[in-house]
Amino acid sequence: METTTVKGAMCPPLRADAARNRQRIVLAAREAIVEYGPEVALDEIARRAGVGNATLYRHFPNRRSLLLQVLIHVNDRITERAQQALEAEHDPFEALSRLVLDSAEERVGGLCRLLGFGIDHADPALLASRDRALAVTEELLGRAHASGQLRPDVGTGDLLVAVSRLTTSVPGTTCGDDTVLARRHLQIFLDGLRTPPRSQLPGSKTHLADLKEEPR
Amino acid sequence: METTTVKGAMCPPLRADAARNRQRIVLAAREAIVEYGPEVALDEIARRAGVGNATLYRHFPNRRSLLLQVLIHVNDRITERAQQALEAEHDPFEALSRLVLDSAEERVGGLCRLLGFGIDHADPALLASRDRALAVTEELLGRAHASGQLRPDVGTGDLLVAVSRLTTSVPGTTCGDDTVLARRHLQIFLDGLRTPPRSQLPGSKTHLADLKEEPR
Amino acid sequence: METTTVKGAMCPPLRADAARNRQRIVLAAREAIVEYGPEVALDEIARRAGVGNATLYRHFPNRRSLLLQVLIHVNDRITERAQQALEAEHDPFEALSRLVLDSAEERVGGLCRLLGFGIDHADPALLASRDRALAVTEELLGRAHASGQLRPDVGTGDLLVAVSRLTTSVPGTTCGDDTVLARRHLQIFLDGLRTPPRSQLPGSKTHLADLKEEPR
Amino acid sequence: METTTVKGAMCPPLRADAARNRQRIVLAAREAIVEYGPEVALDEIARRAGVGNATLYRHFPNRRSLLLQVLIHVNDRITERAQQALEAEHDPFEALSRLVLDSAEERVGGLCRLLGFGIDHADPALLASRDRALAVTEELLGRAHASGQLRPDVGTGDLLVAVSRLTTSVPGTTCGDDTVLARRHLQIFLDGLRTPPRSQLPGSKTHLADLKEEPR
DNA sequence: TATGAATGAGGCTTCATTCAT
DNA sequence: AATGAATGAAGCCTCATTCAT
Repeated sequence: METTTVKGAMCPPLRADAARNRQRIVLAAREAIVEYGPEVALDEIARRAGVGNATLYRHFPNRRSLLLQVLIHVNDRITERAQQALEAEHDPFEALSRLVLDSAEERVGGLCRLLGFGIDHADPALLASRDRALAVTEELLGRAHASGQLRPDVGTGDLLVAVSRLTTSVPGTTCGDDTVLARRHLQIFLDGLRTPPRSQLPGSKTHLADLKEEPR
Repeated sequence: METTTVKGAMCPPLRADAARNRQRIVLAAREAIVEYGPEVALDEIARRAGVGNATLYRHFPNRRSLLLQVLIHVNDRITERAQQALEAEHDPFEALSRLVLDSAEERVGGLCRLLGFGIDHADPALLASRDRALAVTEELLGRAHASGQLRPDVGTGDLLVAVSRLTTSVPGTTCGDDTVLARRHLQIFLDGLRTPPRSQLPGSKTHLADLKEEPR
Repeated sequence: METTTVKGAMCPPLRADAARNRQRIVLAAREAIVEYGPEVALDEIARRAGVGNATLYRHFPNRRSLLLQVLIHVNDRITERAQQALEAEHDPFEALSRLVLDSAEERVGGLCRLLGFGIDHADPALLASRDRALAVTEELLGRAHASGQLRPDVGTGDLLVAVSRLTTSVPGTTCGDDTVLARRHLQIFLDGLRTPPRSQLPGSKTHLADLKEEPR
Repeated sequence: METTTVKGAMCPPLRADAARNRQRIVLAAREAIVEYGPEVALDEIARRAGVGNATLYRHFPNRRSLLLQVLIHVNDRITERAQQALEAEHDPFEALSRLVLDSAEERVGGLCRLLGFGIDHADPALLASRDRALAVTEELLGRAHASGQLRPDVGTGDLLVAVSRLTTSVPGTTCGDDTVLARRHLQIFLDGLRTPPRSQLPGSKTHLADLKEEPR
């Protein structure tokens, strides 16, 4: 076990420089994935992080485990953003909007796409991170529902997956205009989320935990 | 005659069996891309199409040219869907909705993602196909605008890119629920497109031709 | 059996257009080999000959048999050149020189190199062609020996292999200067062949038939 | 220090085992080229060198760069031979003869043939190696000219290209007799190089630097 | 007969992962 | 712990050869 969770340091608390390396690798991975997609060469990630490739493997025994950490990292960033939104905005729908629009900055090329790379959905650290994100997201959604501004037939799954897809970066294109476009779409989507609902949705309210992966 | 008509008569009109193979390859490619993403092994596509790998290369000298044809194929399917929607639905916004929701069936994993693979944006056949799609899409949008049901600050680029992203499939997940989820998001998005606008959008009305690819 | 030998037409005497195709293929092959080396793609040869690839295979069931015919063709050209030299030049060493220098025009990239491609050395047509070349070459050598101008310790093998090597073309380089260079070398070599011998040669007089190929 | 010295210290001085592997690959390449020609499969070279194919690619990113190193290696061997000849033989023409005859051992299948494979003629390391070879070869030629034993109308280009061609191996044939034959031809060629010249040469004195490659 | 199309085997190259320093 | 090097498996693509029109 090698991670340091929110609840406390695990096993061998990791030397200072090792921890720094680990963090640099995760950040480099996130950037490289945004730029080249989730299939970017691991050597490239190592190069960007300024470490040898073997160092990357010491920290993450394979690609899956690295992607897992990137996913956790992004989850945590979203959690932060959501908390800030909760604190900063008094109006519940405004807070929700802020989270959604802020997500365009996180540009991870779609959380969803990472799911397709064999990431272990049952990983405890991922579940913990997801729970944290869910808790605050549900709080946001709950308040917005309660305020009567958010249509009642949408759940966290609806929100997060849609946001993820609408902010998918296209590898090989420069992001400049892309971010603007994403923000336009997110705003339109937010408008569709407001009450009164202008349509009836097919299916039913979706929660994030409902997503599951099939083995190939 | 050497021109490419809408139906696709090529230079030397292509032997019957060869044309059949070519079509099978494009269809297999579309499915494989939806399932595994645009980096799926070409050998895998050939296997699915039931042809030898070299046959694939005879028709498409490289991945780019195959992806290009897939893109054209999907464009054409969308054009068909849009034409059907125009003819079948009297109400302009209903017609637009139909096109958008139908797109969930096309599941190409996001047209946008294909753009990142070196596809030649200046290819005449692609431009022709895009123009056909644009023409009918603009007709749909124009009528919806004229009917006063569609917010005035959105263009074809907004619509098509968002639809493309919202219907992105996640490689490695089975599509069952995915399609339902996509339909929910598309419906919410449509609701956000209705008048009166519930917000002001950042940036400006986007048209498809505005999208461009940057060399790496 | 499909060849037409000097002794007379074999089996089905070959339709006129078929014979013409066959000839064009051999010539195209010779040129392509000079330009790209003996491993040039057979499709390229067919293209140059202006026939479909399958036509090439109808005449020559595999690469080896085509190379064999090229070899025979070149042998025959050399035989012709040698006969012309015999007839045109009264001085025996002059006749020999003429043959040798003329060989620079044949530029087959070294007959020798073709031997390395699995050509059947026992092929009757090749042997016949070689015998014809040998007969006239030996006649030339014999006269030169008899005239006292040619050192006595060289045989046809020495002559032909050396000439072949000195006229090897380098694929990918333009031949312009190359031919001049080859002529310089051939002339120097001829000078070394004159009496009186300026050295004693290692090994012994070599005849063409001594060359043999080892299976890989 | 980042310069390349005669002995070859590279940028980061290369780990001991890596340097050994690199050397083994070059040697295996030389042998394989002699045996099968310059188009021999790189996998075959790796197999002979006793390394994995990817190791070969780590050291030489493509065939061209490997061939370049082989060329440099052979150049350097020739330089060594020439220096030994200079030191060991007092008679200038004897020294020249020794170099020429020794070249039969190097059996690279003709340096010239390598030139046709896209090797970068402007590569600094190659130029340096060529300069070293030229320096000592010109010294040899110069002394022989000065001694009055070498015909005045030949230059280093004449000598080295002819030697290269006369020592071309035929892929697929075993070298035993081949070497003897090559020595016979080299000796005859040397005899043609002596004074007094027995003929006038076409063209003019050629220097190695005059050789150039044309793009296809 | 002549041809365009199809094919499998094989070469080139990359990359995730493991090994040795 | 960190690194550069090594490796085999797998993908891309070509080409000699065979097939179907």
